[in-house]
Amino acid sequence: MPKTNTKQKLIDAASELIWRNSYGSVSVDDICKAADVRKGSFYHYFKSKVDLALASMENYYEQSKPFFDEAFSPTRPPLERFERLAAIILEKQAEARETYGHVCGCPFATLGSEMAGQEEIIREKANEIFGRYEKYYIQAMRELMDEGLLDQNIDIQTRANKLHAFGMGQALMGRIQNSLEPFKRDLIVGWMRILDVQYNEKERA
Amino acid sequence: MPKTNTKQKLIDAASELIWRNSYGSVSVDDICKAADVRKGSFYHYFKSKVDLALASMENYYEQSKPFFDEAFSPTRPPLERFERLAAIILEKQAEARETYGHVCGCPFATLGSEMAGQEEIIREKANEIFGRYEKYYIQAMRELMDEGLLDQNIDIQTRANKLHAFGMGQALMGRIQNSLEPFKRDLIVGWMRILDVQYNEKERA
DNA sequence: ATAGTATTTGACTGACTGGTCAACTTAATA
DNA sequence: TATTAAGTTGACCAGTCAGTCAAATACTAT
Repeated sequence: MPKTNTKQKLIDAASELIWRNSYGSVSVDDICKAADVRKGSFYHYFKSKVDLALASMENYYEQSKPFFDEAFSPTRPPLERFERLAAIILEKQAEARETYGHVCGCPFATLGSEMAGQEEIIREKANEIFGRYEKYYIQAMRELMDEGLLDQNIDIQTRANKLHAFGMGQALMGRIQNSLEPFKRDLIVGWMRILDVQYNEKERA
Repeated sequence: MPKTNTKQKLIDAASELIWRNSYGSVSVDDICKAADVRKGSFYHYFKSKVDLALASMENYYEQSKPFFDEAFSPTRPPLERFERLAAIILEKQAEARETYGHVCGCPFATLGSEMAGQEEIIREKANEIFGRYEKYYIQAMRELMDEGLLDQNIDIQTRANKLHAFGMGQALMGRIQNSLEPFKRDLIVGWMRILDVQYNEKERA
């Protein structure tokens, strides 16, 4: 039980600012100002700006986790889990657009891509978190196999990589097009095509 | 015919530095130093750092164009064009890793994603260039349809969006994983699955 | 109350930021 | 040779950068 919420205020402010803008364009002063915290306190809780960025990433993940857990609940048929996830992502992106004025995409992708060439530790963190998300896909695919809906001979990890890469690609396109379109029909339809399962919901695109 | 190559030296230096690192982490001074050009000359040719970034993007595109033209030559069967493009991309990424020490991904994706929230003009430029690349996919798909290899009822533009998003996703993963793996089998196999054509070359993944 | 610890503050550093500018050199033209 | 324009230079700006630190304050346990 923390005595104060200064640390969390800094993490929240940084998460927001970095997701909207970028790591490089947000200064420690900006973050402190947004969090209404003085510079000295920043360096009491974090040893560097990079250190705070790492904490922000973990914070993003923890905020997203309940939604993944709900979407991929064992009570839900595996294919529907992907549909549910796509719906949640669309909703979150729409919220961000409303709040921040533009579509923000995936924070791990944006930050990870920006910093990959300079801060190995951020690149690794993004990579590691991506691995956590892939576990959801893997579990769902296992169940699809058990139900005979998915070819038994495929390599599940490789297939999960593709599902994830496609999702990240759509998130990237959402940010760069400043549009929610990639999150609408494209995301779920693409996932189904990569999974290589029958998917006749509504139309084919 | 320009009298000097100062402008191009600046563009080349900026392209390299920004691709390896990021827009935010590269200063005008860094670029000038790398190009062996003084600051005043920089602002003789470019009205701002953003202006140079835009010129760099156009430069990236022009460098890539001959490779796309070759891969998507009408003399090549349409499906093979994708295979050829995947091979070229792998080769270029391997070169970059050798030269710069790490996998760099797609310059438009990295720069576009980083700056999307701050510099509308860079976001738009990335978006516009993406549109140019999609034309290659669209043309190839038209021919696939003519040859009866692709379902006639699909929306080609939507399908091209998905192909492109998947490619960008793999490029992003390459950068974040600092690995060439996403460019190897995953890229072409994923494209074929999204296209929804028969593709039995070697194994299924 | 007191001692000790955790937290907060804001002034400070020195390097660096993107950008400006007036003076200078070079090359082409008339 | 004189004129003009294009290109180049390096000093210079005001502001910002990430990070430091000693002192002040608040909290906790005795």
